[in-house]
Amino acid sequence: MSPRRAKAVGGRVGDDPAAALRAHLIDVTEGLLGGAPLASITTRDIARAAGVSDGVLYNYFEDKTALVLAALVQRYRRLARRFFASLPEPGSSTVQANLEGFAVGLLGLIGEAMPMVAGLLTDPALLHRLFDEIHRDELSPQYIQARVGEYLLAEQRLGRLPAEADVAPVGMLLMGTIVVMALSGMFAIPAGVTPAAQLGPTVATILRGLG
Amino acid sequence: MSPRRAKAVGGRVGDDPAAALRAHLIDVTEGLLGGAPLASITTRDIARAAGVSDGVLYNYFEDKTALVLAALVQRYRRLARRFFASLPEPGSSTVQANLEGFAVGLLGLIGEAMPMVAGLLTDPALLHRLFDEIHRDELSPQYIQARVGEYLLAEQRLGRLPAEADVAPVGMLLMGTIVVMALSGMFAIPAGVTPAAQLGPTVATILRGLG
Amino acid sequence: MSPRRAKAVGGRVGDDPAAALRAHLIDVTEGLLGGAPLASITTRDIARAAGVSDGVLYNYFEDKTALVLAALVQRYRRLARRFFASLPEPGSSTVQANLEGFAVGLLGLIGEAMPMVAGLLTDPALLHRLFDEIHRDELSPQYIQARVGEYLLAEQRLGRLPAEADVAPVGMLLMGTIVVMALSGMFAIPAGVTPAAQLGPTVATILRGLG
Amino acid sequence: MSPRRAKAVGGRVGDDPAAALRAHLIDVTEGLLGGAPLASITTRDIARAAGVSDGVLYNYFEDKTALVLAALVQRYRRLARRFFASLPEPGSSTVQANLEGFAVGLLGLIGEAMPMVAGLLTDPALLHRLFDEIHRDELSPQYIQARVGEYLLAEQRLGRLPAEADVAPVGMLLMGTIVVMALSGMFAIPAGVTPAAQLGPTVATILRGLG
DNA sequence: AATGAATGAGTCTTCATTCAT
DNA sequence: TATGAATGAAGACTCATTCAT
Repeated sequence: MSPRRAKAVGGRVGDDPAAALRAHLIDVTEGLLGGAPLASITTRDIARAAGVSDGVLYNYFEDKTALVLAALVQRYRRLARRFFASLPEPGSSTVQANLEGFAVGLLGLIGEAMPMVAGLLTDPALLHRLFDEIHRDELSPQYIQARVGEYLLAEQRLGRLPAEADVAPVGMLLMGTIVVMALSGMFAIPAGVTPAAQLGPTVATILRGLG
Repeated sequence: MSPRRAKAVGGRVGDDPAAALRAHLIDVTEGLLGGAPLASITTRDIARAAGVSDGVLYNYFEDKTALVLAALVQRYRRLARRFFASLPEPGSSTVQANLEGFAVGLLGLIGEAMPMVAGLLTDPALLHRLFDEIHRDELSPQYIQARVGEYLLAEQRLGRLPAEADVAPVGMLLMGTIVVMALSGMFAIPAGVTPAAQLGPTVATILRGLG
Repeated sequence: MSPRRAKAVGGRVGDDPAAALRAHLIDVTEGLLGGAPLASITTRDIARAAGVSDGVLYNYFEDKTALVLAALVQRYRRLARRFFASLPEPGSSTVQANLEGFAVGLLGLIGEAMPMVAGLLTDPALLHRLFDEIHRDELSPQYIQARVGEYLLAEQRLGRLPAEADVAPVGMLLMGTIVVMALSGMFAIPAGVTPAAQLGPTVATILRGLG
Repeated sequence: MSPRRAKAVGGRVGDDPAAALRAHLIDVTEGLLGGAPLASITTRDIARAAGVSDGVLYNYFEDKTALVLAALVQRYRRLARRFFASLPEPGSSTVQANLEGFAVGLLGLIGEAMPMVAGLLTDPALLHRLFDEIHRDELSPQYIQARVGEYLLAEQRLGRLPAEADVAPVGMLLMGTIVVMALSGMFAIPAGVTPAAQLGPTVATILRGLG
């Protein structure tokens, strides 16, 4: 009664096998995306890596683009969720340490999301669709920057930051610092100084800037 | 009878005609690179735009990659030179205004260099070669960051900045701010606030952070 | 428990359910054949339209070709039967009117059968099989042509046509006229004159030719 | 200075070699079109048959469709020209013989053009383009039918046909007869009588119909 | 017997690179 | 040395057919 199931998704009994293969394809694509630039990944590569025949892809996705998009979104969501799960609690530890923690988490997020997004610049249509998808939910980059602001306001309310401090630019300063570090990492720039080492003084400077 | 010279580079008598055609090809490629993503530019496009036959390219460059690389380097150098030419003089104006000027110049540089570099992430080998090339000379991003430091040290010497200020992180903070602005621009993110408008307060915060 | 019956043919209790599904598939295919060129109809289209799964087809037919063939034969038979049901009675009305009626009926038959057959020229093997099938019974085009002859002989016997008239070519003349009209219609040729309008004079000419 | 020439078109020195290969491709395609249904001819088949690599086609034609179209037009033109070259002179021989000659020529034209056109019904867009092309010039089917009328009027003027004869329907009658014969031939119908044998009586009937 | 997902050969098309002239 | 046509290896995608369930 039930049709054949793809060999590659033998396990996971009890689940919807169709959904399982769909998910498998996305997972595999996500994996490939981590290892090679999008443009160099062929539908065949994906099928091979998924242990599945060339055509299956089209049983689950409109297009190669649709599959890739799904994989990109999934990857971004995974990274963003990890980041949000590691955010500091206002009032805990010190503001400096928290911001550094913030920054470290962000570095993880950006450092991994950046290459993925950057490789997409080749394909503006896909890039646009990805952003539409990402901005739909609470994980967008804008939201991240906003969260830094929220955190600082909370600290302000707790009296750990001067009431008159202008909190607004910090999000961008922090984000910018991280992005630059991430880029440095990406381009394997033989930096004289490890990015992470610069983090402490930089955050300190920012904090001092707040008053 | 001397061998035929490509029609497209008739002029420039006295110069080495071979070098002239080589330069012409680079110029044309650089131009195309500004208008379309690298992946979508074919060798034929380049030849057409250069008013030259499909094959010449291979008389002057190992392959398409080598030509593109040359064009990218040239473009970067042009942008970087423009930036360095517009740097503020220590002691002139105010430090805040100078840093803002710095930032504006940097935004121009990054804003134009970024898409070019980003589109390259498709091709890690090429990217690597580009960086090798760029880092060889005095125009590298690292050097730019260093220049901010030099400028600030000069201002410190002139007494316009406190002697005990930690000048080191400013380069990265400034660079990061600019990069984030440039990225926002690239991704056409409908920012509530124009990047440029945020520049003043951000620089102010940084300066305050210096003490 | 008896094996499952395809959902799509739930009704028709008492009939052989297998035969019912077979017939259903043929009906559905016949319907699709009327709306789109054969080459653009996929087995999946057929299955979908029949409300049945992709694979059933192969339980009742050797392959796609066999199903399509069955559908084509059925369609032709339906058209031919309709045509034969509308034939004029010798002695009734006038010979001219009767031949025109003949022609109108034929135009209906050919006009609908032609596109179907023509689309088949893509697949000579199928075409051949179709003709084998059609010629097996009393509905073949030859037979149609013969019927015109029979009708005219009957009229001759009734004295409504001269005894010495050569009746033989009329079938072909009539058939040919109709076919040309049908083709003109198919190719949407912007004829100056409506085909139907030419029918009267043409038939008149033919009749005059009979003496 | 001149680029490589395709091996397949070695000869024809002095001609434009590019045009030669273009023509060669059309010729080859025309040939294939005669032997197999359009749908089953692949670009690779064409390339192989032309003794040329897979990609050349796209150096000379927008599309597979464009090449096929060119081949179809060429084939039709060739046939039509042959037909027009063999038309009878009014006043020569006898009217009956001339019409028979007309018919024989037409049979050649239709008999070869029909399969080609019919196979096109699969691809309405291509069919349309073909008709646009064909109707542009003096070789269209409409024109052919008109020529029969012209011929008969000329014979009327010469007094070899009664002045009161209604000449109009003859074009269609003749064309129709031929088309039916051609179709019979195409479908390899095991006719009891050879089509050609029926031609004489049929033409006689038509002529008698003229009075 | 029905299901419908998996299969994979085959299609058209692009484009960097070569090479006879 | 310039030319530009020829080359042919890929790539994305379709769809008739099979077959485990």
